[in-house]
Amino acid sequence: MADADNRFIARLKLMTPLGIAELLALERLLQDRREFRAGQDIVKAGDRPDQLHIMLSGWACRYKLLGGGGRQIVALLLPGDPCDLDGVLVGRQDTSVATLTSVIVAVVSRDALLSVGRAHPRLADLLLWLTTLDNALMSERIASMGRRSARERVAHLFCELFVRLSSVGLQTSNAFALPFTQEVIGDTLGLTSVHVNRVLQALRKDGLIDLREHMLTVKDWPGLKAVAGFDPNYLHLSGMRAAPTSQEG
Amino acid sequence: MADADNRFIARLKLMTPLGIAELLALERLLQDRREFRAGQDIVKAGDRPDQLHIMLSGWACRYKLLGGGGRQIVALLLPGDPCDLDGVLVGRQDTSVATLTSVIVAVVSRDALLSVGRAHPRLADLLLWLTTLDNALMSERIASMGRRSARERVAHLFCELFVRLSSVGLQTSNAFALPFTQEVIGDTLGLTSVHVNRVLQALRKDGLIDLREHMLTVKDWPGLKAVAGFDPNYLHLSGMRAAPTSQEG
DNA sequence: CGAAGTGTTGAAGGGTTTCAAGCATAGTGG
DNA sequence: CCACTATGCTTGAAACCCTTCAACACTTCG
Repeated sequence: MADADNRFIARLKLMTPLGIAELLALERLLQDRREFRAGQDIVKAGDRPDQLHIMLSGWACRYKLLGGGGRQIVALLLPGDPCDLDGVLVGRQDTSVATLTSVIVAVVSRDALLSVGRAHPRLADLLLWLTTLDNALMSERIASMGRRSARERVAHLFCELFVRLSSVGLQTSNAFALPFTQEVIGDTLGLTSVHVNRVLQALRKDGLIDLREHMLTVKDWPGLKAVAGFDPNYLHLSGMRAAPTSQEG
Repeated sequence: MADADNRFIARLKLMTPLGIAELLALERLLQDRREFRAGQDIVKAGDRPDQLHIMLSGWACRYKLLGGGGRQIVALLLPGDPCDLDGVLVGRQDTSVATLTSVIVAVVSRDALLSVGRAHPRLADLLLWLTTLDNALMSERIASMGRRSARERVAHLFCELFVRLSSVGLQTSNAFALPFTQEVIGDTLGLTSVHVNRVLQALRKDGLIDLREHMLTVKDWPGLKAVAGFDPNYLHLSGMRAAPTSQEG
């Protein structure tokens, strides 16, 4: 059970070099695992959580339910992402987390998390860093929803997912699986599933992507980036306080 | 001169009890101050900041500029709010910060910030907590922009500002100053200033608010909350959950 | 087989934007 | 004191993006 199969540890190592002691502490921390089927709630809004869940495989989303019955997805969660860090830190969960596929998570008690942070300051730094990264993703999402058209939003989401999947090593070719419905895309971007459908058709017709049976193929990466106005800087993939690396795709 | 005039320290004290040593360290940390006039940039996107700015008085906003020339305000900053915590922690600023009024900030070097965090774990916890709170605000903003109408968004923003101002002791009556233009409201909520204007008139006509010369009066608080679907839980004003590992005495 | 979920398409309607103009206020300089 | 300018608020009309409602095809699954 090295960290080869652990996207979370792999991701942290990308951010900052970790020593043996830190890696051992991490592996011990992540021992407990739990599996969920698709369409289940891992955490519910209003909970007072004392456990952190960390995605190891599968897809999930953090969401809010509004009074009118609408759902807004606040974040899409990939392997390596903490599900409910905010709720654990602040003591009260104000978003729910639902699985989109079958999912394996590591379950970490709040106390264990904090005491590991005390023992290994660099791991505590990473905790703060993960929260900050979440922040950056949400800032960009706000920018999308406020000032980008539906076409631009969808393109931007695909660009982001493509890069994020690549960054955790789940992406090699120009095609990847989007194992969820068009309604999920709509709930993520503040659109209806009907309009998402039309936008997807337009992007297909323009030769930018192909999306069939939950398989997304990026046929024209520069074109897609241009439509989206995508600049990957906000993903902060270059690591903690590292030099800027302009990735070209 | 102690922390009576310092909204940042006052706010932290609301969240968790602080000892004498911690308060002294905080005051020493916040000694350096700087003043900006209205309409200036405190930080610019792309900077590699080594200083944290903390709002002590006035209004500011964090924003992004999009390719098409549009501006999206990601957060409105009040006294007590850190301006650029994300950028300082992650090493690269991906939002700009602009003043909306004349502003006084405390300027804290990154190194001083981190070393104080090492010396006083509870202050480090508060840093993480502030980041998490920012996160919560942005989640709710995403929900607003994705699933609420313009009328609901404006009402929700006013509810949020009202409660936030109250929480830092800047709000006592049912009226408060909104020292910025309707375009700022639009850039915050993803609307045009023209439409914001029309929405404001409707809210006025319905007897919910009165807004004249940058002075907002809430005339029907229950009504405004109802329109907004406002639930203040996400602001986490009840304080920080006791952190077992950072209890001292 | 029937039911449920998802993708697709069409038509109509509405919320918001865009464009344009007019008005008020404050500041500036002659 | 009066143009003159700049900024922000207000209003109207037209256009547009997106939603809503509805229907149908297709697949999966009990």
